[in-house]
Amino acid sequence: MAATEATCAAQGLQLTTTRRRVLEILLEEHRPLGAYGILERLREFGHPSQPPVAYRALEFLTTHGFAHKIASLNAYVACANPAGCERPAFLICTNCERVAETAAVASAAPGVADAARSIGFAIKREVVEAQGQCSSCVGNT
Amino acid sequence: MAATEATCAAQGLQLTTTRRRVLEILLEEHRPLGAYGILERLREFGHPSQPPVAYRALEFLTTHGFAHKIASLNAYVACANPAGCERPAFLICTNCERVAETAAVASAAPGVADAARSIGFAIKREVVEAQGQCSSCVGNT
DNA sequence: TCTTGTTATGTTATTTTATAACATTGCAAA
DNA sequence: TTTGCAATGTTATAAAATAACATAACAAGA
Repeated sequence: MAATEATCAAQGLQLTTTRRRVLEILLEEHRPLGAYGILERLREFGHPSQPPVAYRALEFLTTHGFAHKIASLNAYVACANPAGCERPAFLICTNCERVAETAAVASAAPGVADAARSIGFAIKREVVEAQGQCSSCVGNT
Repeated sequence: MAATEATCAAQGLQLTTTRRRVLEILLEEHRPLGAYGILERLREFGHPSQPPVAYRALEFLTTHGFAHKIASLNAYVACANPAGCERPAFLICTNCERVAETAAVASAAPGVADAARSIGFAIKREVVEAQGQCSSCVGNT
């Protein structure tokens, strides 16, 4: 949160009440939250809670790297490293639904980078979402 | 298509009319198609076209690896290599929306595998979707 | 001061994606 | 031949996302 505030101050970004509240909600949860889950939480705090409210805040947060969308879950998580987030990748536990964020070292998985080069495809961004079981859940299911 | 038929025969899977038709539709398209786009095509051919019809066929096709879901697009493509598809990864052109399928060599992107090991996370499946520009579109946008 | 441009918000309605639930059919094995 | 199972047909609804338009808040320039 402090890192996010610092970045916003440094870059002249407006961390408004709703945006801050949504980020706080994501930080409090330890698992990805859907936009409508976020809306529910906003409602509890008396915030306006029509869908665009959440989606706008999420767009701001994800655009600037303070939060990420998990495409395979249609859900959102706070960034684990807002100060220096690059090439985020996710480890999604299919049992407890918790998500760990890590950083991919290379710009593309081996094989994928080669394939891209060979057909002249220019990679801009890569979605890497591993699904499996976290240490607490291995063997449970 | 032939490969899919062979696999179904070998494994006792029922490639029924609707399932076959949906796969044909995906094969004809050269880009990912949403479930409702598929439904529209089915309708043109006089097939029943309620949402569950498409979703059931897609579930069958994706479960057995004859088609894939592109999570970051909420859309579906036919598998490019139904005979021996492993660790599919996708190169998605954000300009023309075409998708190339390739195979990731390792089970995880470098860094991700290490991170998983270090926290005891057991990776089962990995979603790798690179976004960028294909050779025809590089420089166009 | 005004007024203009910009950014953020509030709100209604709608679109797009996906699934729940339940009745029915067709077929093969007991 | 009836029992079980897999697939289908259909209605309804849930869940996720966006379009569209009105309003507010505020800073920069005339």
